[in-house]
Amino acid sequence: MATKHIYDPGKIEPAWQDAWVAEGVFKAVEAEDGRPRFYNLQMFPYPSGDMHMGHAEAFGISEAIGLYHRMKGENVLNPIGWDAFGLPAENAAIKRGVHPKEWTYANIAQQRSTLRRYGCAFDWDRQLNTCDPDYYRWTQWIFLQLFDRGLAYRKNAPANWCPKDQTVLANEQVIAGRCERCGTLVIRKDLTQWFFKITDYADRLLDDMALLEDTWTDRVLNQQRNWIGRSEGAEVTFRIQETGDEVTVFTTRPDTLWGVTFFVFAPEHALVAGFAEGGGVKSEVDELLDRLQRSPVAQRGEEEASREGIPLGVHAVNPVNGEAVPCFVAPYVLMEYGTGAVMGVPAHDQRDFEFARAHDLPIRVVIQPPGGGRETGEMTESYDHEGVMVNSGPLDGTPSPDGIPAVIEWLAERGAGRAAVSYRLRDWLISRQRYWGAPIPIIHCPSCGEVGVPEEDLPVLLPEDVDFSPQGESPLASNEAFVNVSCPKCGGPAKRETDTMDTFVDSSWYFLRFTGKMEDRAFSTDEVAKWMPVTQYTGGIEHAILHLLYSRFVIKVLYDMGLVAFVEPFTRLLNQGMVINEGAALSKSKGNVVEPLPLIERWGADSIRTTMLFSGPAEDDVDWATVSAQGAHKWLSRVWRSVWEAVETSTGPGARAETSPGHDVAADLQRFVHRTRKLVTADMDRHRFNVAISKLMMLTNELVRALDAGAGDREVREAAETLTQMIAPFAPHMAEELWRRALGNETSVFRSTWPTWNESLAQSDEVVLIVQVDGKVRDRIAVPSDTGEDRCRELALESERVAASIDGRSVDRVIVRAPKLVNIVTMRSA
RNA sequence: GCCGGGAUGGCGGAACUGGCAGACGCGCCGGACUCAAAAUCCGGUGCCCGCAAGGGCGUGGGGGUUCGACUCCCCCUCCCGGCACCA
Repeated sequence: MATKHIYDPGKIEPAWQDAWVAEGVFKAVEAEDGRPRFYNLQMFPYPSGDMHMGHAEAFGISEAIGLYHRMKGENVLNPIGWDAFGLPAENAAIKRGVHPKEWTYANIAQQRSTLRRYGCAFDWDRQLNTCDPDYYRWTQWIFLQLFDRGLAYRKNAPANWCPKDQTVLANEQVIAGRCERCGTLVIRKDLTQWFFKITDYADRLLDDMALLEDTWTDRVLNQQRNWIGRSEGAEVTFRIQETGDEVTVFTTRPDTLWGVTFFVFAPEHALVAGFAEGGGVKSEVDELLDRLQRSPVAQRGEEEASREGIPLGVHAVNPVNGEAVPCFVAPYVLMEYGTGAVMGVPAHDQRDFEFARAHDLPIRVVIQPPGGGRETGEMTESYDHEGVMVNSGPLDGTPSPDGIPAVIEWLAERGAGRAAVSYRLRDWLISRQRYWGAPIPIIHCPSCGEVGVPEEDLPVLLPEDVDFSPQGESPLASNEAFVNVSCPKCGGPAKRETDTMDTFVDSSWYFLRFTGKMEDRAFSTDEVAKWMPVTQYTGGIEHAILHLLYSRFVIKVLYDMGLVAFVEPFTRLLNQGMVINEGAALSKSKGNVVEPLPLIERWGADSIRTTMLFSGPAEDDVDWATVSAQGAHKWLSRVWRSVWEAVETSTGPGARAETSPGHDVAADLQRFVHRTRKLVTADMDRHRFNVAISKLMMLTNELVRALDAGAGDREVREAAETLTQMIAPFAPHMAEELWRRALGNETSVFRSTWPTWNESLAQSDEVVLIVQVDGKVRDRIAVPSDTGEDRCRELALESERVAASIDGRSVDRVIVRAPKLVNIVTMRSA
């Protein structure tokens, strides 16, 4: 009996992992073979150590999707690679005294081995690694394509600077104004940096989200929308009375233009220095600028929150009414947004209101709230909403929403303004003063300027012999052999760019290269056309605005170049939840870290995968403290025993067991099997793996029950086969072992066809008729599933329980939804 | 403040297009096996009243639509996420 087959995942799992590779079971097929293609991608891991629980969750999900589609007869591309450049490698290298390269490759080897032990169905031949010259050569090529199109440029800009680590930090590395590594207050420092002009694509990034509306979550789309931060309004040009300079402001409320009573410049605005000098306030303004420069980013917010301001002694002339209003410089106006100058409308903007109060400036109401008048003297806050325009010359009486286009038209006719759009999104700062990244392929020539490295000279190899300890400038600058070159254009002496690229550049195109590795190109246009866009992308929500926005941008650039034929790289997106423990993120300091490898060794990869997927919806966090690997293991052991037992009891034409008259156990089992096939398939399509598993648990229970009742023969075997195939996306090793060893198939379960169902068998032949009285369930009657309306009504009214419940009241009406429900409405409730 | 998403037993979560709320599992309780434990197996388990049969209540709160609402509409509370002197 079954006891002779011991379920030992530690034995069967590694054996099948080897067999799958040897048999090439999970290799994608390049040639057309009639099967639809399915590009199943999981955000490639960063090799900062061994595989962690987050990977176990994310890969568990993408594996289930990929394996399911493979069994559905699709040609699945399921690749793996390594996002291998980046700061953690440098930090570890500095800390341990090993080279970043050595540390990175060791981690890759470890992570690969653990992922393999997890049984991942990768096409291992397509592995790529972003720190290989073979790869970053093409990252550099992508940079050059953007450079050639004016989309990569260099400018001086303020950056986050950690005074202790002597390095710039990406925005995402600044937590509450402090360096995420050492906790030092970050300051702003002006540096010349390379940027990608993502702002040119802001509208397309926004508009093309319409294509993703049904396949990406609202959460991610909302995050991207907020990040891009498009706002519509107008640009209005004011003239400085004393100097004749023209200054443009951006406003979303041109309808409030008649309410302007002052004008404010950001401290860094180009015109401020000159006005300050002329107005005799140079020292005050210099002091303010200096203070802001030196303020840590966290404290600058406080300076900005103040309502301090310095009058410049000049006046701005309002184009709509010719009024000259005083100009100020104040830290509450930011140089980074809009034009770095704003018109002050204290009656209708809270910040302007507070500034006017602090500097004793007039407040003029020009929008009347719907409720009626408002006396200036009583105002304790501004009115920032819609209303009717007043004190606004020709537009008096106009509802303010209509006033906006009217004012814009008025301004445009007089050349004093136009409709304009402003974005929160800034250009993507891609240069890093760090060692472990792809060198930016630019040569600085004294006579030719910035010259791209010719394509045939790529890659610009990252030299290995470099002192990469933090010293405030790019480590590559210290390597003279690297720096000094001759200009590719004029041949004169020139110097290489020493910054490296942000790792998000590496990951913005890797999915293209997975489709087919090319020696002489970044990617094969043919293979990309076959596989892209990615059918299903799985990854963490933390990349909602970083990686996912950058990739969308790069693809649009490649589309414009005619290299790809689609505008969105990822058709469907699934953001899996995090793995937490006792409500908190796994962290060493909290002491709640869980490691996957020991768990895999204890319970088996199949049990860990099943645990992850059964815990709840894929998008939700998994709290390891509330799930049970043992529970999953218990179920799988039950599957194991029941399938073996089914095989051993169904070899001959067994007797069909009858437990009670009219209940044929074998026939019931067959119906259950077909119903399960139908329901589980629907759950798989919806990615409701927890629900799919629960239904497979029920099938297991039915099978065990049928075996206990002595049902033999074909139905039992059919149930065992169905169970084996349908657990395959979650427990691939057990499925393979049972499919081949127990059920005796010669080829992989992953080459078998996902079970289909007979619709009439999937329907129950008997249903429970619910009988309600006034909406409350009073009886349940088993009826044949083809029972008609009249019969249902008849049965319901015959019920004794129903009669007791009606209790003599007269029946108002009877609602029948045959064969499932009858609701008897009595006069009382009507 | 603006935008997006949520709230169902002790816990994770089910419930198709408005039709049996709590599937499945965890935990817990009881039992079997065992010298004992682990493992395994069987039974019970929303809350309240009741020996029971049975009854009442119940999907964050309040209203509404409907024969019927976890599901649809309005208002509110709380939680999570994004953006935020963004002009």
